[in-house]
Amino acid sequence: MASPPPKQTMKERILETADKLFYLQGIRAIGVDTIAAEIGISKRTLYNHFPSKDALIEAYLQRRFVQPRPSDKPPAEQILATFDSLERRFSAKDFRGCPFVNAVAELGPEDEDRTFRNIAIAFKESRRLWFRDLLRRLGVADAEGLATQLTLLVDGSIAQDLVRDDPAMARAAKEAARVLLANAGVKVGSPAPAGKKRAG
Amino acid sequence: MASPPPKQTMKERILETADKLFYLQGIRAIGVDTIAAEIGISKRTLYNHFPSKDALIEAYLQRRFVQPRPSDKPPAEQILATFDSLERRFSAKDFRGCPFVNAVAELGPEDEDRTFRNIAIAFKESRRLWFRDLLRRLGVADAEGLATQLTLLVDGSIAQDLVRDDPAMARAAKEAARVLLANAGVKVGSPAPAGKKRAG
DNA sequence: TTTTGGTTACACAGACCTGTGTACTTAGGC
DNA sequence: GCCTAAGTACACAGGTCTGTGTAACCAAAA
Repeated sequence: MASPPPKQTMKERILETADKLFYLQGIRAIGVDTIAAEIGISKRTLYNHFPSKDALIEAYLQRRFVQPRPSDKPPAEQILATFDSLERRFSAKDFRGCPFVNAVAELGPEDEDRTFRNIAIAFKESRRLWFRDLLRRLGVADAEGLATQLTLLVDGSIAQDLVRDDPAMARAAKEAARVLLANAGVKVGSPAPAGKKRAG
Repeated sequence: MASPPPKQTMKERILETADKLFYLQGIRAIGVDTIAAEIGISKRTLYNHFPSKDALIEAYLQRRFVQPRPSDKPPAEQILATFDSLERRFSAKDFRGCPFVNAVAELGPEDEDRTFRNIAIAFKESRRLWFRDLLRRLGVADAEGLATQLTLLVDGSIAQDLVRDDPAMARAAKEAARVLLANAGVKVGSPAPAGKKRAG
């Protein structure tokens, strides 16, 4: 009643399934047979839509490259909300780190033409620029530098959560971000609940 | 003249070579044949020293698990020197990220008994405790929390450098660490040279 | 000299991988 | 009814991987 019949194209079905399996299980760990079997199509069909596994991997990474939607909230709130969003994702049981970092870790040395790595770089840079522009709107002097530092907190908490599986890493990153923002002259509310840390 | 004859045991030779190849090329990308060939021994000999590739991987990770040596320098300097050391490692062309994070990214889903991941967790925690104890000596109130935040900066800069190959990530992390330390009441010198950033 | 322990050369099993070739089926548009 | 496009079933080539089995070799110790 709500949505029109999906009419999802075959290519999109393949990509969606490849995304799930590549991300959760690892790119090298998943063969094209597995992807085809999961959808219930023949391997031949998959290869009719993607000329090689590498092409599929590239499409997978491109698909993961989504820009944050513009928001009306004040910039400082947007920045801090990033870490709340991270904490939510960390708490989901299907979180397995940053797909771009994982891809570089898995495939880096044999990605000789840097196809995958360039996508990863573009993604990291786009997030840095997103931070930077928000910081500029806040009148921060060294918006470039602070933006870089914020991305370190984001990626640091992701790496730590990947290993430790502890969503509190996102909260720790948020606290640190608050300090860095305040130090740059941004007015920012204090940590929400008055309770101690180590709630979980 | 200086060193006595190495008499390096065969097991150690295997481990050393496995370390180099696993780290630089990736664990899944390197087969036991490749390791044996690199040393110039037969695959049989390798399997006489390690019952399986998994055992070799585990020994590789254990070997990477080294504690920082105790130092006489003041705690704050030790903490900041961590990032200088990182910057040096980033600048070496054979730096390929954190071996523990990479191992979890590569092998996480099939490491069902968590052998590899537990080593990674132990390593991350040991570094966090190292930070924490230094912070306690500095009289920092929330040494636990700040130590966690510092590990985020370390791992964040490692992940960013892995992707971007930009040693400046270590300097950015150091700047952020300085702000966090100052905010916790630690007296800390200002950034060394008076120049602007973006030196490279 | 004989024994012993580590090593070598080499084949092989069994599994998995990417990618292709081919002939068959099925559904829609004309 | 007929044609086309998409998908299917299935085999297979050629490569990789882990791990084992076996017989020969070699050096040092007894």
